[in-house]
Amino acid sequence: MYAQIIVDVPTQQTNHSFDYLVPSNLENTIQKGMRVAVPFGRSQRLVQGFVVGLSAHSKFSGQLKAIDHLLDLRPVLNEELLQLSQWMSQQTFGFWISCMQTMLPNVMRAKYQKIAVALTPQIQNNGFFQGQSAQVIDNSISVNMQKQLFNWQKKQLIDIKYLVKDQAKQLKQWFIQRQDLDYAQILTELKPQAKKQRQLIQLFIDQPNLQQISLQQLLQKEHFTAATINAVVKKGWLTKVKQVVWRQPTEPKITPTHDLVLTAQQQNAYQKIINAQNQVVLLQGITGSGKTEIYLQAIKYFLQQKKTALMLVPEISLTPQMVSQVRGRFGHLVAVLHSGLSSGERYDEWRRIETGAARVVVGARSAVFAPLNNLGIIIIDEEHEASYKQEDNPRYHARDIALWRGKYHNCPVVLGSATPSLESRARGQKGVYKLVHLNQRVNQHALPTVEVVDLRMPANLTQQPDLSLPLVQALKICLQRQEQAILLLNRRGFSSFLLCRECGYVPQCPNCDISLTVHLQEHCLMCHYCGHKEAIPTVCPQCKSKKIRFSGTGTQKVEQQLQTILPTARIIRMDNDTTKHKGAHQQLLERFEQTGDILLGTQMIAKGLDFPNVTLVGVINADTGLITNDFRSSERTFQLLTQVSGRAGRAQKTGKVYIQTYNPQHYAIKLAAQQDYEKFYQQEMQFRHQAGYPPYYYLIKITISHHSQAQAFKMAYNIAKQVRTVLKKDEQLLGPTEPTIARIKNRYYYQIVIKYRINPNLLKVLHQIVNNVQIDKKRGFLVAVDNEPQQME
DNA sequence: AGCACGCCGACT
DNA sequence: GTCGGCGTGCTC
Repeated sequence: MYAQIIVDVPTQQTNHSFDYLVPSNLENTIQKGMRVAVPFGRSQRLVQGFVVGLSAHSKFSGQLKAIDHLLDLRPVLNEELLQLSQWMSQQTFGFWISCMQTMLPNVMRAKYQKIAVALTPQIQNNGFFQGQSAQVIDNSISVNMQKQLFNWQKKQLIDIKYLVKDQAKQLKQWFIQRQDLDYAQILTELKPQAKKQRQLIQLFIDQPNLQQISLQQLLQKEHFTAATINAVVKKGWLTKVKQVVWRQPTEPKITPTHDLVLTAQQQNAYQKIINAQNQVVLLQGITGSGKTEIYLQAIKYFLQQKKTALMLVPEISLTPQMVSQVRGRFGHLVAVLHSGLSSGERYDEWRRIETGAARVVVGARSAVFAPLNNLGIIIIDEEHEASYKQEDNPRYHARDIALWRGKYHNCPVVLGSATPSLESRARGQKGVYKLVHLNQRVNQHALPTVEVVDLRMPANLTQQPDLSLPLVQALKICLQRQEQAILLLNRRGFSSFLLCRECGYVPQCPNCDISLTVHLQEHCLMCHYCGHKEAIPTVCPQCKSKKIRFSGTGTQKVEQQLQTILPTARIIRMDNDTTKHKGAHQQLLERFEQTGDILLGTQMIAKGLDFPNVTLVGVINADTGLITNDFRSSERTFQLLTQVSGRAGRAQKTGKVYIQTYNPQHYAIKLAAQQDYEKFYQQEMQFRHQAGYPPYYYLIKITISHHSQAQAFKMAYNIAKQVRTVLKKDEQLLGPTEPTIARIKNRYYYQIVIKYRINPNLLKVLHQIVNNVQIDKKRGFLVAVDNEPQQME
């Protein structure tokens, strides 16, 4: 018997299966999808691998090696996920092994250990072994020692062993179990002075359904001592067993919640979803239209059909409130996968899903790989969110993965959003997806009124550079009424840097083509890309002027301005600085809800927050996102503004929104203010059509870099030439061009953008290019292919 | 990724 | 002559 194995060596040359002999004692246990340890390479080093096939023959003509041992008792990747991983590797131009590993909890990634075993007593007494028969060889060992070990190995004084360590550890705890005995009878047998033992037996009599109880609970909550318990166990009345327990990451304080009554519109959407069969449903619903309730009831429907459900939400929306809402409906059937879990917790949740204990999975991007069987429905909330695309390898889009899985399971996929991505909406228009609208708010409240404030008009200005008069007046009224406000500072493509007012000099990073940003807390200038730090100069290094000052806008600066103009306001600032600590995000929100007046923050406050007392929303700088040269910048701005506007007036009180901008005439801003998605969609589609962007064309971005600018350009030029040979008439290749930041960590970057329709030849050539990259890598080139890039800069 | 092989310069 | 530097190529 032979096995086809994908080994854990993520390179282009090893991106295919290798044949191995299956030892006869493993023939009955080995299965596709299991992890194994196999010898790989000239030395005896062991690496982790995945079994992707089993066969009676091997086409390999060389000397075959045998599998060393299995790492799993059962497959960790089922047939579906194996197929998906292969498709994903094609789709993302990533290594198959990397795709398989991103599907699994991190702990399943093998750790490798090299161990030196002393073969003679003399060696063992050497300083390195310190009397031990074996020592771990790791990176801390000096070069000289490495040479020494090499020599010893040659002289056969030591042996080098390779270990593949599985990090996946299950948490086990002791339990005390009931026996099939007559405990009332036992009680009479017990000596009267054995008071504690009596109590323990009584516990099992009082609770006839109690099969077992954890040792920990007996000791801590019931206040028994180990001696008592051991005595009873010794008599054989109870048994002590060690069992696997799931680490419960958030203790399941489940408060049951009940289905809400659906409005006619919600009911209609619900019916369309549960009858969708294998279709994709685009649920386009304004904020407050009750999408979540529809999701929950749809999930309930499919659970009743003995199926499972997967719901993806952006990481930022995965708040305790949202989780408890889902847990309230489905209790312990829910598994939650979010970034806050430790790797052990994540593994336990994964196991609960895999064993079928959890049948509803809620999670961010990577939860799309949850090993659910018999999927009944997949939901992607806020489907337009860019965070569904992973920005490093493998560069997958969770939406694409979900669509693939939906097809595999023949189940509906629901894409939900108030502002669908143009790609999805266009498919809805064409009937590829079933388009369902929700244009009424559940509570019938009016949408907030939106006012665009033109920052170019002198009449609108105040003493504070970032706060306009209309906004300040509205804030004052809001505070007077003891209502709350949310202020958004759009940080896309924006940062605070140092500027010399005399000569215009801006300090630059010596390694990257980018301005250094000011970090007030650390009191230094820093580069966001390479981490370079330097002191803040007091005189301009170029013209020696002392007029070198901050420029740009940061949350801290706006906070100061607010404090000056509204001295009594209690301001909660939320940005990367103040939310660094774990749980800080949640704490700040709670503080705002209880005692805050103004919540000032970056993008992170735009989503999902629902505070009934917020009646005012202000956008400090609506247009920073429009300055970038990304073709999606209008779409992103429109989505952000619409989203943040939705934060105002969620309850009884009507909301008001102020958008400060230098481009009041820009359609993304104008239409966001009018809350007119349809018009925006029409206009943006026109632009995409003219410029040849998605959804009219597919996009691929190739990034090439090298320490030498000339080399980088040459390689980019060659790749462009290769690609051009297979492009059809209406397809385009842009570049090679320098990206916005042409140099990062002293590497020069060039990028090529390809606009194509359906072109198998192109994909073939791209795979070829990727195949050759390995050779170029040795000469210092880095080439990355990004299918459907989300970031164009 | 690791590791061996191989082909060059600077040493016992 | 040999040790060891790194460039090149292979791994079932």
